[in-house]
Amino acid sequence: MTPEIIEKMFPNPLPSIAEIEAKYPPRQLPEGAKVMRVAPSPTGFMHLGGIYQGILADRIAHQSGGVFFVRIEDTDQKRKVDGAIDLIIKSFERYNLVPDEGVNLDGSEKGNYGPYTQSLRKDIYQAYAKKLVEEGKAYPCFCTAEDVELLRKVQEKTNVRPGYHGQYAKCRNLTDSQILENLNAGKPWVLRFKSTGDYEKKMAIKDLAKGMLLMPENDLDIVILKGDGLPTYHFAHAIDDHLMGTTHVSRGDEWVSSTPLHIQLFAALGWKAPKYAQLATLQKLDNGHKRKLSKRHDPEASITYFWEHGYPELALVEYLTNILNANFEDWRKANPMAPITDFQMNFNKISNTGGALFDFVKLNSISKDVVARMTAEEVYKAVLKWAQEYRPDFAKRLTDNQALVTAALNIERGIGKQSRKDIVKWEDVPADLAFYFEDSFEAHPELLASYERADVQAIVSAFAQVYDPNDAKDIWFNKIKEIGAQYGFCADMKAYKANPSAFKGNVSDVAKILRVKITGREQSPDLYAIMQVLGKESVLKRLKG
RNA sequence: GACCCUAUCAUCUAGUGGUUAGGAUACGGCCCUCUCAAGGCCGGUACACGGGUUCAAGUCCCGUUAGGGUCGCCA
Repeated sequence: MTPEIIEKMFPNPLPSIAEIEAKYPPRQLPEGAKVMRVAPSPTGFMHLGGIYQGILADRIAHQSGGVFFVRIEDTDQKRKVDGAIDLIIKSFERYNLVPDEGVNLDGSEKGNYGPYTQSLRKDIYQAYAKKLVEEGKAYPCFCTAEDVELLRKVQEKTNVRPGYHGQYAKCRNLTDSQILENLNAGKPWVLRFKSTGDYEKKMAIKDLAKGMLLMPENDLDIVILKGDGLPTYHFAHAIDDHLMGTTHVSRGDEWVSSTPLHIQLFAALGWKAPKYAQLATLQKLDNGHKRKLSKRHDPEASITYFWEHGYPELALVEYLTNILNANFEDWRKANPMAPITDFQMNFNKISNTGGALFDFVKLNSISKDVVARMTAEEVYKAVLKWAQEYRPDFAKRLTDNQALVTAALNIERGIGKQSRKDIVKWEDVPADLAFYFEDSFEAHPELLASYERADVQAIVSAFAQVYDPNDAKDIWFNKIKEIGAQYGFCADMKAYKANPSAFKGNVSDVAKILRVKITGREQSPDLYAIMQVLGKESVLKRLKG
C-alpha cells in the first residue's frame, strides 16, 4: 500500500511506535511476580462475574508480589452509560479488591502505565494499526454491515463456515487504486486484520484454568479498528496488555474460541502473548437446565443485588473464593479468624471447569458463619451502613437505640462453636429485632390458645411478682420452674417424660408462655438475655399487657 | 451447521491406574436443651452410557448422549 493511501487513512498526527514503547518500559518486578487486571465495560451494570474475576486477579497478583490493575474498556460508545465507571470502582473497593493502578473515583488516575481508559488511548491503537497497514498485515474494508450480513446468509445457505475469511474476504485483495478510489469517495471503512492462519491447522494453547486446548488457527480477517476509529476488544487487548505488562490474563471462557486470534495478533505485532486463565462462567439453574447467569433475566447477576439484600461483603468473597479454589473451605476451617487475603490462591486449584451453579444455599451458609465471627459492634456498623443506603427508617432506629441494638445483637454471640447463627444477611435484621421496640412489638395471645386462660394468667402474674432483673440466670430459671410446678407444670424434664399425663405440661411450656408474652413469638434467642436487654419496665409492661 | 470445552452424591468438589470413592452445603435421625438457632454424633445419596487398553479403570483411549461456550464495526 502506498504511503499516500496510508496518509489518507490516518490523516491525524500519531505518536511514533518508539515514543509509545518508551512510555511503557517493561515492569521491574521480582522473579515470579504476576501482573493481572480486570477489564470491565462501563455499561451501568456490574456483573457478579467481575468480582469473581477480580478476586482471582487481585490475589494472584498481590500474593506473587505483582500488580493488580483495572482497565476501563469503553470502546463501545453505544453502550457507554454515565456513572458506570463509578459503579465499577466502588464495586471493587467494596470487596476490598484494591487496584494498584487504574482510574480513581474523581476521574484521576494512578499508575504509570495509563491511561487506563481505552477511549483515551485512541492514538496508541491507531499508531499500531497504521504500523500493521504499513507492514501489509491489515487492510481497509469498505463492506457495510449489510454486506457482511448478506455474506453470512449466503454462507449459511451454502453450508460454508460463516465469517470474513479466504475467498469471502472481499476487500482483502483490493488494489491500491480501488482503495484510493473508495477513500476519495469518502466511503466509510473499518480496518481488518489480514490473517495468515490456516483453519486446517491446529494450535496448542495452554490455559491455566482449562489445561491444554487444541484449537484451529484463526483465519478470520476480523475487524481491529471500527468505523469510529476505536479498536475492537481483540486489538485493544493485544496492545494494552502488552504495553501495560500484563503477564496473566484471567477472563471468562467465552473468550476461548478467540484465543487463537489473540495469539496471532500478538505475534503480528511482534510480541509474546500473555498466559491465559479462562474461567467458566457462573451458571444458574433454570427449568432444570444450567445456563449462564444472565444480566437480562437474573437479578443476582448484578452485584447491586447483594448490596440491596445486605449480604456481608466477606460472605460473597468467601463464597466466590471457594468456587475458584475449592480447597478454601478446608483452609477456612483450619484458620477461622485469618484474613481472607491470607488464603493462597492458586491457578492449579481452579476446579470450576464446567461452570459452577451459583448456589444461594451455600452462600447463605457461608454468610451465617461470617456474621457469627463478627462482634456485635461490627454487626451493628455493617447493618447501619446497609440500612442507611436501603432502609433509612431502620437506620434511624439503629442510631437512636445503639446501646440496646448492640446488646440485642450480642445475645449468644459467643466464641467459636457456641455462637448464634441466625443472621444470614443484613436484610434479616429488622425483623429479628422488631420485638425489642414498643412500636413494632406485636402481642400474639393466640399463640397461647392451647393453654387454659387461667393458667396463663396465673403464671404470668406470679412471675411478674417475683421477677427481679438482678437475678442471675439460674435463679431466674428456678423461679420459672417453681411457678410452673405450682400450677401443674412439671419442673423436672425426666419426671415429665416418665409420666407426661400426670402434668399439664412442663417447664418449657412455662417458658413458652413467658416468651410469647414478652417477645410475641414462640421462638427467640435466650429469653433471660432478652429480658436483660429489654429491662424491667418493658418486661413488666408486656407481662401485664 | 461448524469449532472448542466439560461430565464423581441434590449442589460445590477431592481424586493424576490399585481408595470401604473423601469433604462441605443441603436433607433425615438421635443427643444437648426454656423455644429457635448453634453445637455433637449417626445416616442415605454419586463415578452419564457403551465399547476398548490393562493383572487392575472414577482415573487412559474411542464412540454415544447430555450440558456449556463461541462463530458481531459487543465486550
